[in-house]
Amino acid sequence: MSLRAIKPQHETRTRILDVAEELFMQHGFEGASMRMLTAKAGVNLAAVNYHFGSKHALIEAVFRRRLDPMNVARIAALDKLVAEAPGRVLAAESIIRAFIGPGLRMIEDAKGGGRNFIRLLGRTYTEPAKSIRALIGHLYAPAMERYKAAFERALPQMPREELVWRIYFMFGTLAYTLAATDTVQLIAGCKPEDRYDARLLEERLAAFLNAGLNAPLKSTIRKAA
Amino acid sequence: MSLRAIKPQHETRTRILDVAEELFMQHGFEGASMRMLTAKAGVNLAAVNYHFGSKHALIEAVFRRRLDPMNVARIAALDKLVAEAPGRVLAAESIIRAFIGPGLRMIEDAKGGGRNFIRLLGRTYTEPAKSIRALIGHLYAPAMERYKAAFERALPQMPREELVWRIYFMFGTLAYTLAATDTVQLIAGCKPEDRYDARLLEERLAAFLNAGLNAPLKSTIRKAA
DNA sequence: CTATCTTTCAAACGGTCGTTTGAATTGCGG
DNA sequence: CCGCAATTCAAACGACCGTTTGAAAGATAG
Repeated sequence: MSLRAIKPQHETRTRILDVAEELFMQHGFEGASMRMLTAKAGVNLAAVNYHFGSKHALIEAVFRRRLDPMNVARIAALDKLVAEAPGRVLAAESIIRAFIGPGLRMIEDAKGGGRNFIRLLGRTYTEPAKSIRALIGHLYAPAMERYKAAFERALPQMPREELVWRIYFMFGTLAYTLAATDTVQLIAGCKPEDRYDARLLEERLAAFLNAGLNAPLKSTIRKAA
Repeated sequence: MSLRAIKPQHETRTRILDVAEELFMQHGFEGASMRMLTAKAGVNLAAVNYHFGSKHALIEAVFRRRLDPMNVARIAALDKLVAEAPGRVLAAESIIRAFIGPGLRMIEDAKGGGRNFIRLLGRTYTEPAKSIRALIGHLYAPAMERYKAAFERALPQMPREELVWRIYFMFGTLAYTLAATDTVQLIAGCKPEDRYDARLLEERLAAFLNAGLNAPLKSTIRKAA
């Protein structure tokens, strides 16, 4: 009884969430209509409002479903680093890899909607609607705090303000890289499947970001900070 | 007669373009309706279709007005670098500064819509609508070609594929930095006006990007490329 | 002033949007 | 099998969308 009940429990909810993250990624939040969405999911038009309350609540649910576990994984990765080297100062590159790892691993999940979600997420950092940006910021905040503190401990000699900017730059590079679909082909003819080799992409990203984070401080920056 | 005629020539067109880039930035292309737009511009609802033909054509006009001169400036900056050091190999950092300069200078133009446009542009790299991304790609292509070739000449020892990725990363960092409005405040309490000190921002960006571009090549990357 | 072309205007067009409603259907404990 | 709750359904709601229309107003040249 309890075993059977688990299977199709909230099957409609799940189908809506899966289709929503795909269509939001493809057409944006306004561009993907509820009729489009419910038709593709094979559910009634009213199902979204019944199960989630409103379109906006559906958007929030789409993010929570993936983002909460992802940030838990990020914090766990950081905790593991600390546990492995108790009392030692962490290498900045290790922290970078701990942060980008969960996102990159999700991009390899093409069967489930992981890849869809990651691309959706990258797009949403620059979403015009304030309420959505605020939601993302709120969901990210706990992990962000931890990583910011970790970077400060790893690079004690760097002025705080400069460090904040460089974390910001790293964040942007990651978001953009994950979000982009075809912009890279503007620069060079790159086989699309290359973009999904997460291991290779992690190497490239870690090398680039680590060098940027540790860039030498020019006098103008040192003075301003 | 000819002198007088110049003043209000296409004044309606210009007012529409100015309001459009502000509202597109604030609400996105779908979120900013023609009624919103024409009301704020103080023109009749039909004016957009009369002067531009359609909403999509207006979007295209908004981009062409700023992007064409901006990319001309980028190519001119590169030409100037070559002219100043004939036959010499350019430093990668000079090329970076030549590229990001025109964009950063535009962000200081708060009175005119320059700042609005730059933020709109940053958002549009991850715009869901394909036709708009294609337009941007098309407008960028000539400058992109030139800079890609310049980087290849400046870093002959780097594998082409790795270089393409790093250019891509730089592009993302720039786009995201310009587009973001309040994400940086997620990381740290940063006075908003700091973001608009273009000179200081150029120093920070150039240092970060140059270090990332010249990051040491790991064996895994060298093998893959 | 008249004739001609450009620009502005109010009004309406057909369509799609997110949401609501109340009845029909389903699943399940008693 | 019945009764009750959860879910699904077709239909409709009012609001807003981008675009079109044909008349009014303005500018320009003869």
